[in-house]
Parts: sequence; structure tokens; C-alpha cells
Amino acid sequence: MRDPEATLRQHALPVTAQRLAVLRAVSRHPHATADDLTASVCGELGTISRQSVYNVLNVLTEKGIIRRIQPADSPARYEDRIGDNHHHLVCRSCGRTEDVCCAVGEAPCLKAHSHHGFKIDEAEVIYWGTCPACQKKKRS
Amino acid sequence: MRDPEATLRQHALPVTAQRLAVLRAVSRHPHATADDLTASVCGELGTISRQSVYNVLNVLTEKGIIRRIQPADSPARYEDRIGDNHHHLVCRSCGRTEDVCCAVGEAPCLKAHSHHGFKIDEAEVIYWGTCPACQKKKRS
DNA sequence: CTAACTTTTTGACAAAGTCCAAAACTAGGT
DNA sequence: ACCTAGTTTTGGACTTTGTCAAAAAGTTAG
Repeated sequence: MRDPEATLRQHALPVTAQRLAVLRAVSRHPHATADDLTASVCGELGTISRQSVYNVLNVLTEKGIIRRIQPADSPARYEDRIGDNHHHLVCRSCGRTEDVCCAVGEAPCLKAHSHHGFKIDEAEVIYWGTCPACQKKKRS
Repeated sequence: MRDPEATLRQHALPVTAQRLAVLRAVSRHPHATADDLTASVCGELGTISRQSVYNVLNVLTEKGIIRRIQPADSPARYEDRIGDNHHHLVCRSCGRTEDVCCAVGEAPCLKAHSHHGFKIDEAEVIYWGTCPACQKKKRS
């Protein structure tokens, strides 16, 4: 995220302290939840309402400025890095989330021929596993 | 699902009317939600508690008798068809869910080399799109 | 600087599940 | 068939994540 303020203006969004702070927080904490981001923003602004966090996240997501990912058994997470078709690797036990470049070149999985008459617009891949820390914890 | 009762016994689970009914309901309605299943079971047994539906679905899922899928913006859905690594195609507007055989042969996407030290055990793929009915609705 | 329009805030509400304790049921041994 | 021990089922309260709505505050164009 180069310049949060410019980004907002480019999308015809009024610039507010809350939006700038949320945008910076998403940038600083990839894959953070709304709750994580609220905490981070509070550190910067002192306070922000829960609703505002959701408002901002929703509008930024609609405009395509950030991306929302919603793995099973986890609240929604947000990220900055968009437009490069990467996927995610999620720890089943602690929820730690990492980016994974599309494994087999360019969007190989996307090539689902139109099934059942659906118009497919995205292939989402989530790799499930156990992160190093949780592997260690389980062994002990 | 050949014989629900035998299936339960094979997994050392006491056979109860609720379990049989839920198991049959999952079989009859692939990709149904807990709510859908509750309605279906009520048609068969007259009544069942919400908690029991969750209890049964959880135990069956743990035993690997059924599979739970949790697409974004949808309550959990359950299915009968397990062990064949198939994926799902979900309609963004109505939630309709269809099975999709793994597009490129055998688990091609699963070949994410161990990233970040994670021990990967599953690759989940969800294709997002618009089902025929919703395409028609949108055009009108 | 003002006016029009958005955002932010606050508080109530909703959906999907889980937690807990009491009542009912299942399965195994007599 | 009947007990008994151990599970399940039930009902109700509670939690989490998020949305709705109306009033107050802020932003931007003129």
C-alpha cells in the first residue's frame, strides 16, 4: 500500500482518520481479523467504534482495495495484497495464515470447465495443515 | 450411504433414532445446512432438538462418516460423499452448491510443497460463480 | 463558510453455534 | 427380561461475529 490517502481519493472515497488507520492496519497486519484490526487502530487513534471498522472494511472490500478471506472456523481476515491470484495456507489449530503462490503456475485450478451451467468467476484454494508451533505443541 | 445403522455400529456409536434420521437426511439432501437437516428430520421423527442435530453432525464429522464444508457467507453444509477428493462450486447469490471432480486429474492442487514449515493435510478448492437461475434473475 | 451528503457512533438485533445440567435412552451383563 | 453404567438428548442460557437504524459529527464542493 503506497499511499493510503491517494488510494482513497482514487476510489472517490472521502478521506477520514478511521479509513486511513484501518487501511494502514491491514497493511501492517496481513490476515488480521476485524478484532485484531480494531485493537491496532485503537493504538493509533485512541478509539474507533466496532461498526466503523466493519463499515470501512466493507467499503474497502467492495472497491477491491483489500481482500476478505473467510476460512472455516475463523472470523473473516483481510489483506492488502490483491490481484495476484495467490492462495492461503491455514493452521487448523491456531489459525495462523500464510500466503501461497499459485502452486502450478498461472491459475491452474481456475480451469474448471463451466459445470452445471454456472458462470465461474473465481477459484479459491485453501491449504489446511498444522503450523510449526502447533506441531511442536502437539508432540509435547 | 448403504446402511446407516451398520455405519453407526462400525464406528462404535450407539444407534439412536436421531442419528439414523440425521444420517439419512444428509444422504437425501447433499450440501444441506443444519437448519435444512433439522426440518427434514422433523418430517421423519416429528421433532428433534437443535442441540441434537449439532451433536450428531459433529460426531459424524469427527468419525469421518460425513464431511462438513463451510463456504464464506453460508452456514456449514454437510455431505455424504467422502474420500474422493472432490471440490465444490458455489453460487454467490443463492448458495446453491454442486460437486466438482478434481479438475486436473488427481489432487493436482494438493501439491503445495511444504511452505513455512506447515504440515499440509488437505487442499480445499471452492469455485465461486453464479448459477443458471441467478444469472437469469439478474438479467431481468 | 455554508450546505449537502457521507461517515461515525451507539445500541439494539440476528444468525449460527456452543456450554451446561437434568432427563431419557442404549447396550451389556445377569 | 431387568438393572446398571455410561451416553445421548433436551432446553435454556450464552458467545461470537456481524448487521440495522437513527442521531451526531465530519468531509468536500461551491
